[in-house]
Amino acid sequence: MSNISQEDYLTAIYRNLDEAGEIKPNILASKLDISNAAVTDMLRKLSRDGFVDYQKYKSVRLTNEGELYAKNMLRRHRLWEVFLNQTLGMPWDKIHDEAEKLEHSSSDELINRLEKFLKYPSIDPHGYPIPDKNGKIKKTKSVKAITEFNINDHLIVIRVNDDVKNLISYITKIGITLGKKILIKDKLEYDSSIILMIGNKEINISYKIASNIFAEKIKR
Amino acid sequence: MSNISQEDYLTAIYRNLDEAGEIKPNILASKLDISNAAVTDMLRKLSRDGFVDYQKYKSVRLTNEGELYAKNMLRRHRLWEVFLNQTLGMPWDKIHDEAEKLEHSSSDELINRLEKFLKYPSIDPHGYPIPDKNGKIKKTKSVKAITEFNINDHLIVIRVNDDVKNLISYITKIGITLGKKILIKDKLEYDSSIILMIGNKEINISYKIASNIFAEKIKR
DNA sequence: TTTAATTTTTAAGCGTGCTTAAATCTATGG
DNA sequence: CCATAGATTTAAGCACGCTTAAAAATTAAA
Ligand SMILES: [Mn+2]
Ligand SMILES: [Mn+2]
Ligand SMILES: [Mn+2]
Ligand SMILES: [Mn+2]
Repeated sequence: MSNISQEDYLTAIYRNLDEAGEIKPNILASKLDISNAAVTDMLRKLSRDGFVDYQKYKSVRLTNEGELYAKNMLRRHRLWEVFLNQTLGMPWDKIHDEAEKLEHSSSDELINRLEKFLKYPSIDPHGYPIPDKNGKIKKTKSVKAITEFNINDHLIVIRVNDDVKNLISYITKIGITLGKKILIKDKLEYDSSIILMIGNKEINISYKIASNIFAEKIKR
Repeated sequence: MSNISQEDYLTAIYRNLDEAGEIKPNILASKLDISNAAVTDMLRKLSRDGFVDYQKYKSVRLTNEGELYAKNMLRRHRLWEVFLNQTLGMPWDKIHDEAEKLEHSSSDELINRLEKFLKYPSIDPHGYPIPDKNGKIKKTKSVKAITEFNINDHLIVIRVNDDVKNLISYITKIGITLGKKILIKDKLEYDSSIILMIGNKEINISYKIASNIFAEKIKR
């Protein structure tokens, strides 16, 4: 394919499929931050090229080929993130944007060599699993957004959505990283925000932010 | 700038300036393998953006800004080549095409970190010098194309042009690498080709190829 | 079920980077 | 110095990926 935009569309589609494995052009447009009209346009091209199943006014699904392509893009993206963070020491809130470009500029051979050099990591620096060269993704711990836990639950942060502008910079500032232990102190009714104990600090985060931080319950 | 084509134009211009520091649109078109018309078009844009000095029907020169930009692109390109070859073990005849893409997808910060990781290499795997972050290029040994030496000269290969399609694959096949010692056995009049001793083999290479292999004379 | 709101598509337009064909300029050599 | 070959530019056109505005289809609400 060799096309930056198309590749980003496929990844965005894959990452935002609903429970039925579909996505509305609508959603896609807002995730990609472009107009609905542009999405319609591109969907016709992606359909023509066999990457999506698409009919006017209907939701979109990926074909097998489209899904494989999307997973390969995630593989490239996440391996680059590991490299940038682990090998080059670039901070975890800067690597996503960088990988967003590199993912389109690397052959499979390069990626396979990179994977070997990195010793076959299974997750990226934000906690997302890295597909293998056949598109297979290791089963991961079942995590839930921290909005779904209860008051007084002790949690350990397992994953953070890397796809939301400035989110990672923000949560870094309030002291959250992967593996951090936090406590749900309170859940406010009127705006659905959540009060967390992080270290010895109480911090109020919005529902929106909380829904992009994924964790696991721990004993204490 | 953030533009693949424009970046490749600047690099191509820089690499092919004549003794007067200029280049004809003509030459540029053939180096980039596109039409003269396309070059005219782009020169207007590069001029508008302050990267080249250009007037209709005249040769082109780089502005200071254009030259700096071009050298930064070479820096990116060559550091990636070192990484690909040295760190990932990718063969030296495959790294150029790969770097040709990566060079457009990496921030200065990434490149600076990469340079540090690679321990500040001074030449790339084809023998070209790597500009530092200020665009400064270390003086290199004065090399000449092997067409310029004489019969019975013993040479050591210092640099190979990485910009000629398939050249490196070819010379690899006949046993030439950086540091290889070769002997000029004969120079044929009628087609200007050159007969080399490489190891214990006699090999005839065309003038065209010979003019892209650079070497230094050695005692024996 | 009829209307209103929302989503989606169509239409027209724009910048980029390329093409080929035609026009025009420049350099050269007789 | 003038004809002509070669280099360069102009013109028209195309695919891409986006935009805004308008039209059409779908969905939700009353
Ligand atoms: Mn990411
Ligand atoms: Mn991307
Ligand atoms: Mn190269
Ligand atoms: Mn390039």
